[in-house]
Amino acid sequence: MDKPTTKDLAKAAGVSLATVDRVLNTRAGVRQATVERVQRAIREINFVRDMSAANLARKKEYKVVFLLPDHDDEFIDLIQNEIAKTARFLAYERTVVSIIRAPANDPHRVAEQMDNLSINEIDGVAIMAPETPQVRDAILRLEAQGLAVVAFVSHQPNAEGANYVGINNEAAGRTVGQLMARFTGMRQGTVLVLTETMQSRDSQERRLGFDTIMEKYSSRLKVSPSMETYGDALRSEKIIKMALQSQPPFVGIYLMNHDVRKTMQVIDELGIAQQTIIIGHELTSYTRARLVDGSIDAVITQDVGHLVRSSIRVLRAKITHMPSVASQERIRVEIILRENMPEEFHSENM
Amino acid sequence: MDKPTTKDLAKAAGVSLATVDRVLNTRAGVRQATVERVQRAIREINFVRDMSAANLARKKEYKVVFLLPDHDDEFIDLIQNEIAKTARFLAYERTVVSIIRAPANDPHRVAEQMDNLSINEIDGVAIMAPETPQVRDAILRLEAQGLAVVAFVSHQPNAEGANYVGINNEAAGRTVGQLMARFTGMRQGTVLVLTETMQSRDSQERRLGFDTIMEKYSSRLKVSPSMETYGDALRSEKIIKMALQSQPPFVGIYLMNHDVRKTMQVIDELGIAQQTIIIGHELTSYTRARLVDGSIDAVITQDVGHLVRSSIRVLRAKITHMPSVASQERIRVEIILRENMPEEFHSENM
DNA sequence: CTGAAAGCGCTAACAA
DNA sequence: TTGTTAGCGCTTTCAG
Repeated sequence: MDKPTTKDLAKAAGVSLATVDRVLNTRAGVRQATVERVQRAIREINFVRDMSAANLARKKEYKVVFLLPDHDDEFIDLIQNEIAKTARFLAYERTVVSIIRAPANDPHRVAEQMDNLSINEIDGVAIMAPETPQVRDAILRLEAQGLAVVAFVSHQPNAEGANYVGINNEAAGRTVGQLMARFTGMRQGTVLVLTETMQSRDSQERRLGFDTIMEKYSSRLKVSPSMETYGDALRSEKIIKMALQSQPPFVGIYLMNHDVRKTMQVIDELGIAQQTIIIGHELTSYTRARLVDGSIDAVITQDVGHLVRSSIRVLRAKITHMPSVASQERIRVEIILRENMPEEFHSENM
Repeated sequence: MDKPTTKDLAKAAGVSLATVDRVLNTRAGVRQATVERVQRAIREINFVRDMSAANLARKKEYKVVFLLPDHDDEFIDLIQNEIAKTARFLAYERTVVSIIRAPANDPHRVAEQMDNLSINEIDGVAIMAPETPQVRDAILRLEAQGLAVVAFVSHQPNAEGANYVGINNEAAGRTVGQLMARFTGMRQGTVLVLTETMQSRDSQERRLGFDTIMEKYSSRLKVSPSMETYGDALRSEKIIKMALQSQPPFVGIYLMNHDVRKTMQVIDELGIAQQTIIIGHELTSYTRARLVDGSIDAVITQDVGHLVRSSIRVLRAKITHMPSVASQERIRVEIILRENMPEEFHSENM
């Protein structure tokens, strides 16, 4: 017997194709009794909808946009690349994606950009922006208009509708803590924690997780307060130099934000990479090189390709009210050492 | 302007839909000149085929099968679960998957099972079996019949057509080596390497990678030859006890194969888990529990869900002669500590 | 070697 | 509230 189609379903339920369609798409204008009749028939004949046929008939393109910070760093570049790479294959799935940028540290501008979206014909948005009341409200507005929203990389815990696609930052911090403890061997000393800003929730969560683990090793390792560099090289330098002079000297550095370049330059100049365990976030071509030359010991990362594809899948599922495979959409906290570093890909096909 | 369709293409090339179709599917019976005319038109109007429409019209289900070893261990269970989980969502994509089992260590039986496939109507096969001449030949026979084949978890380097979907075992070994060196701190001693059998190419590759790294630490760590347990608890016990008596005592154990249960029992009985760094492979509910209680220090794993979905995508791409995203199909060597262990999923939807 | 026409499973006017 | 009908982009007989 062949897989049942809408026709079979219509016959089984004793209604027309149009009614079947209405029920399948939970459209209004069908008597409750009829709805139930169709639903029973669905179960009875074990009907599963052919979504590709549906999409074909709809002749609809799903339009999703990524709203990214407008400053450029390695990580954002990576994301953009990955979106571009994915976009090509999305043609097969009736999905077009675009990118817009907004100054991440100006919540009003971000919200403004988000509000602009509504007037265009967009079906879903992936938003990467620090959690703020403005952004949260803008998300709510988008959702009110029926747009699908996911929180991309940056959690938006107060906008419940927006699924978070990104790593568990506390777990990431714990992982760094454990590696730091292990990699420093039996050495005594302090561990320096550097970040661009502690304003962001992500940083706070990472710090929390990190401390949870470091506490267990407190007899051996002392942890510095989080030092904020504000993305400024001079400031980083000052902080590190100061830390170098303190007693006991530090044995490890946790680079908590993903823009490690400037800090690493300072570390280079001081020539302390070799005797210090340095752990950072995100696998970029820069951190790759640092893993290879040994100046960074480990990197905690999330698979950017996965991040992008997952966001799109979740958005599409939300838009079409379809279920998605939760386990497939969970982003892992990945540990990258020089030894398990995946090769960088340049060609996209096989 | 709308995305061009076959109709537009037919018009642009000055041929009929049928001819366009023949060219698109590289079917015989079209004059070379006509073929070229169509292909030029494809470029000119920038035509991209809508595969879902094609599939719909074909009314074809892609049938793929996983050929798995017929012994049961945690890892195989995991794979089966993941296949079952994935299967449900594959209905949307006109793909049905099934599983057949064969005694992995009997190449003739495996080959026999593979030959049986041909007579059924199967489009693609994912094969998990040690590399042997029999299996290699059977793969070649399948391919000769036009079946798509991927080597699943076990590399088949001599059957070139069969894409390998699995981790780079040498990199996995190197990663274990690095972790072993780091986690043992500054301690001196020997590291025991235990495996079910060194017959398998995978074990050999892991060992190779492991040694590459351990060599750098040879002043501190000595590595035992690979001890083969043949999956036998008594044998494991004997080996470990013997190793315990030797001088210097061992500081670490590398469990190279994925069936760690029996060995861990012996280790438990001897009560040596705490002072020993133990690293194994694959994240199963068993190794999870061991990570949590601290008796295993790290696990190297490949994402089984990824493994399964990737195999299916690659098979489908091969069957339909479509490109696939290489970077998406690369399986990572994942390091799992207690801190970055993903939660186990029981519900499949969201 | 090429074309015309019917149909894949579903949706969306338009009628009733 | 329900049904009829003409497609969506592509494939596939069956004629020519």
